[in-house]
Amino acid sequence: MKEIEQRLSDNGVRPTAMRLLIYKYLAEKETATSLTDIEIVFAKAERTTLYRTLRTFEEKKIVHQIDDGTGIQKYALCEPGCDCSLEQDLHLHFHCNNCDETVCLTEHKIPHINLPEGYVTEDANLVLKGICEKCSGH
Amino acid sequence: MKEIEQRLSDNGVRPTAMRLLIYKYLAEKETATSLTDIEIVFAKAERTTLYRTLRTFEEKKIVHQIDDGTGIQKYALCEPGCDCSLEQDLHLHFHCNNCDETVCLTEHKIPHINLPEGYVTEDANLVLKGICEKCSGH
DNA sequence: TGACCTATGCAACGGAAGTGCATTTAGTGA
DNA sequence: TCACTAAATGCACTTCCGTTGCATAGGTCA
Repeated sequence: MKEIEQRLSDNGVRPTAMRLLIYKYLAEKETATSLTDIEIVFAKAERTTLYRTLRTFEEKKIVHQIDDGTGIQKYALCEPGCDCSLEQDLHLHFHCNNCDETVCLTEHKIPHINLPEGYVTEDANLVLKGICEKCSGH
Repeated sequence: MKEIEQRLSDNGVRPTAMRLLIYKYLAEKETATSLTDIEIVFAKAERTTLYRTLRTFEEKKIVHQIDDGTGIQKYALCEPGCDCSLEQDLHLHFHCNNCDETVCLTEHKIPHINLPEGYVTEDANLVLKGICEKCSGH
């Protein structure tokens, strides 16, 4: 818990009890997390608090937001030292059509694409959809 | 208008007046279209009708749905002969952060990615975000 | 013409994101 | 230690968009 406290402080986020718990939950989870997921786990807490916690984490680069095409915003912890706003740190995400979970594939960066003149790329999102390793049985 | 009628019939969609108008609108528009966009243009028509028309078009492969990360579903006409459910026909989309429009870059297919064993890819979505050619002034 | 199926219109629901404001909590300095 | 201040939390709403159920209109074919 001490390390988490440190991590939050380092990123300019006051380490409150709630925030530590949410961080811990995200750290233990292997898949991307929606607000609703967290809401269910921390049923006692206020929706808004959880919502704002995630937003704060995102602003302070502790988590990155994931758009996996389900229409529901998901979040996952950033790797230490990763700056998800930089093109070279953009990795792809995999959404399983079977278990409905989304995972970060941080090893797989989004390939650079050459666009016609005039287009300036600032950000990119690549989501692959299919069956994940757990569901395919490998 | 005759060609549109033919196009709809060929795809198993009854060419009603409403549908012809919507198709025409989509054909003349260069950017991806949301339900709300259409709703504004066809103010006299019912939201639900427009909604269901788009869904029908999508089912019958007349349009493809686009998830550009704005959280709002967009649609664009499929190229004739294109089957957007096939991996080789998947193209990328570009969303302009300035004018907020999304365009299909049908020339640019999504590169194939080799995933770890166990992952089975069925679908993919790649969205680049930045400034489009119109907004960048080139 | 009459039966039938499909398209359209109307009304309402539900999930998720987001906001305004009051209240509590936790740091800061005298 | 106490008071002050700012940030975090809790509560009540709102809005936006997608979606569905059911009644009605309209087109098609026997």
